[in-house]
Amino acid sequence: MKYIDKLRNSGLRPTKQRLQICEVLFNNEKTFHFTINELEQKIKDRIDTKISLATVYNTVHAFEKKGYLKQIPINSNQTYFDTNVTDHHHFYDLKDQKLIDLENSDVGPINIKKKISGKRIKSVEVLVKLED
Amino acid sequence: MKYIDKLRNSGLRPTKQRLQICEVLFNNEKTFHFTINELEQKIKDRIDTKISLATVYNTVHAFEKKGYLKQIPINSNQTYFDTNVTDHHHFYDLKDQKLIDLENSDVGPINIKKKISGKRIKSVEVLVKLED
DNA sequence: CACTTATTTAGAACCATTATAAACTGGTTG
DNA sequence: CAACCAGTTTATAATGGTTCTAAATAAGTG
Ligand SMILES: [Mn+2]
Ligand SMILES: [Mn+2]
Ligand SMILES: [Zn+2]
Ligand SMILES: [Zn+2]
Repeated sequence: MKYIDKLRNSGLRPTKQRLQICEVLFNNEKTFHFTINELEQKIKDRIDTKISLATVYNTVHAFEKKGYLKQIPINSNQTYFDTNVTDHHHFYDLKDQKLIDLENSDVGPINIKKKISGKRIKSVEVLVKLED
Repeated sequence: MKYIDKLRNSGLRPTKQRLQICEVLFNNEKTFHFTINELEQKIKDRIDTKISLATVYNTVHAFEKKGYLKQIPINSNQTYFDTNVTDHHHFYDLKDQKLIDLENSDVGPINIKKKISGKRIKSVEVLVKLED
């Protein structure tokens, strides 16, 4: 199976439920952004199964820890995740509450001049808020 | 009083409690970042009064709406606010969970090349995550 | 003062997320 | 095969930040 490596590498056994979550997360033409609730809905639609919320949270968090999913920093009551784990940025449409990818090439190179001693830069993320 | 304009302009009458919140928020040498809980603690320390949580939330949100405070987009279980309302960016120290200002001059100019038709850019915010 | 409207407050409600603990699974071993 | 076992799933409860509510209080007006 194609998802077994991802699961094993994340410290998870390839169970039926986890493989179904992988199916919804990774078997797509395009990457996408989601909240846990939206993912739960997608699972219900795509697979004809209900997977408990705890399992969804656990799996998503394990993938995030290993870098197979990214969390998107945004002010919302729900946490947003991204299946696009390349370095990239986001538009956030304030009215529709929708995220849109901004490729690195859509944003000029970002050069952080300030240094904090003893700390390394782990990531640089740009959020561009949009209004009408 | 020096805060009456800010309050009136935010649609709020200058009451004792609100003036005390202003004192803590705006009567400082430096700007700072805070969560609602941290602000509540600061109020208890600085003024010898307890102001109800509902009043703190209401006042902070009214100021944020008018641009006297900013929300900082970050993944945390609590909302972070900033008394620095100029255009600027942030380091986020993942270990200490502390925010550090990055002035616009500390970050090269950011040129967003992609356009979304019918939408205007409201803000561009950079979050730089730091690890040890 | 009498009257009206805004504000404050404690506590309840809300809800995303996390924790718990009992039932289940599938492999391993004697 | 049966007993065992560690990991997993699940329903449900607990947590905690935020928002709502409704009663008490304060402030503004004539
Ligand atoms: Mn999380
Ligand atoms: Mn808010
Ligand atoms: Zn994305
Ligand atoms: Zn700041």
